[in-house]
Amino acid sequence: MIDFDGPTPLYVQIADVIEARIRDGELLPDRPIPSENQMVQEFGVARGTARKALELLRARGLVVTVVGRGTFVARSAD
Amino acid sequence: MIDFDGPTPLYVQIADVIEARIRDGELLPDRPIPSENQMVQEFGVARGTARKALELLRARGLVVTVVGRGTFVARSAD
DNA sequence: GGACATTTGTGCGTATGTATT
DNA sequence: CAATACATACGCACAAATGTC
Repeated sequence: MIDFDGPTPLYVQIADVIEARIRDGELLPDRPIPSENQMVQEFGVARGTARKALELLRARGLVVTVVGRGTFVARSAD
Repeated sequence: MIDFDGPTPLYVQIADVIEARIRDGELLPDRPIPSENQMVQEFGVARGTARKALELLRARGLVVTVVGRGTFVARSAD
């Protein structure tokens, strides 16, 4: 699922995977996406890498992060 | 007691201290070990660091954690 | 039943250091 | 040098489980 040896940064690949899940309706608006720790588990990366993926998803306007609660699919991203 | 400047991670040092107390019989089987907050006080570290020490002790099979109650010396660890 | 304190679980924000490319 | 990635460590906020009163 993730290419550790390819030229594409891991955090970009992870963000693309999450975006695909939102596009596919696998992750729904106002619902939480995988937490940083869950991404660490699922993708086998460091927390900092998972955080960079979230940062990218926020920049794309796909998710909204609430401190102390988690990151959720943006309502505008259906 | 804890070397904040050395190369050994704080959570490893703390786990080692607790393990020594178990080995010495200072902490007895089925009895609670210091809570996370008590470790924060005693060792002057963040809660996350105390939690990583506990995680290590669980991996070593020395303690067992019960949600809402605390962490106890494993019966098998005398 | 309710209120409260204690303890662990979870999640994110931030900073620093190291290594590799 | 810059970007990527990992590890360590601090902090804050909230939830869940437990126990006591």
